[in-house]
Amino acid sequence: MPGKEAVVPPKILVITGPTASGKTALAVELAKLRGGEVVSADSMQVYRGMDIGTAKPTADEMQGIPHHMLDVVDPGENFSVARYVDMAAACVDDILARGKLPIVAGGTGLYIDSLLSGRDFAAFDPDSGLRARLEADFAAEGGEEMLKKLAAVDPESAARLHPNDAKRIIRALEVFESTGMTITQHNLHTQSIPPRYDALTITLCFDRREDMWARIDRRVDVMMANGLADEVRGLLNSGLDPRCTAMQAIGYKEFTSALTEGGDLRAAAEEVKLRSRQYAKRQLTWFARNQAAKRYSWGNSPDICDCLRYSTEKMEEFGI
RNA sequence: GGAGGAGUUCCCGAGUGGCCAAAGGGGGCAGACUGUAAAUCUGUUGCGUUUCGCUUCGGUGGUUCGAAUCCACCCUCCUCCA
Repeated sequence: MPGKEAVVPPKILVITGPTASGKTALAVELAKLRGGEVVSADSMQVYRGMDIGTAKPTADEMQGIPHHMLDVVDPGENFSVARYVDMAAACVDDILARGKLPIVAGGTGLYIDSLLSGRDFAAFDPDSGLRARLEADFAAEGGEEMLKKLAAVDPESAARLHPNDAKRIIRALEVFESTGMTITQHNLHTQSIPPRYDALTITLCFDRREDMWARIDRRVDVMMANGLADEVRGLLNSGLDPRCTAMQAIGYKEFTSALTEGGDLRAAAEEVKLRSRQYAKRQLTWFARNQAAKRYSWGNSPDICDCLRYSTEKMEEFGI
């Protein structure tokens, strides 16, 4: 075809799935097989010092495969999708430049989609105080009123949002006030950006919901045995603000309450299991939207060899 | 043995003659999601031929035009007295 050639996005591999579905192990095995490096796509494993509760891969589990995007910020820091995409894209590009296969592995759907799409985020200055002001307004005036304000400048997004959806209403107003462009216009623009990567996505899941729950329960028990409570205690003792984003992570939130309000740890662990199951369901809802993803479902007797066979077959078809 | 109290839809829990298939919360199920995303938000949750019908509020009878709500007896649990 004559004229300007479209830039072909590089091919990469993505391994995703709900929490405790075996992403880490599969990613490492495939990396060993194909000479790959792992780029984590996990919103909580980025934090240093949060290891047990985030099920961050141990040196043992990594088996010598380089892992990126783990321990890249302190828990007290402000992290976001935008920062993730910047940093992770740099890792992926570097891996590609070295002629190896980038394997993006993780369960944070927004991070993965944003990384792959090359999505552009509206400018945002966290120190401007704008968000704090909008949050205060929201608290004072309520959702209906804020939604009216939004409707005046951006009727499309106002129509889409529910009055209780404080975070999105605030963000929409924030984008408009700080850039002069509505979030609807911004989204339209970002959708026109060609994808940054051409990904083969393998989504792990389970034939039966109960099997997934059982895996989650078992994992939480292991976290307990590995000293999750002590990890949380250490974080709190280091002076970390318990309200920071990192401490909203499942496991950390519940143990913070138990530790500071004198709840019992057994009950906290049960709470963690419950919250994890609910989180896993939300992940499944997100992943279900990706029609192109190849799904591998663990059956009655999970067999990593079978999963590897499936994965390598799909990779061959895809050309990586 | 005696005196009280309680049994409600998956769970907790309101309801004390009609407006009750039964508030509210939890859980489940489903969905959304573009700089906090392991966060946040929404819908739904007895059955069915679904602007209507059927079966539910420990059990069985009864009162009433009408009962989860009133009465009788029975069963179970709790507290107190013996």
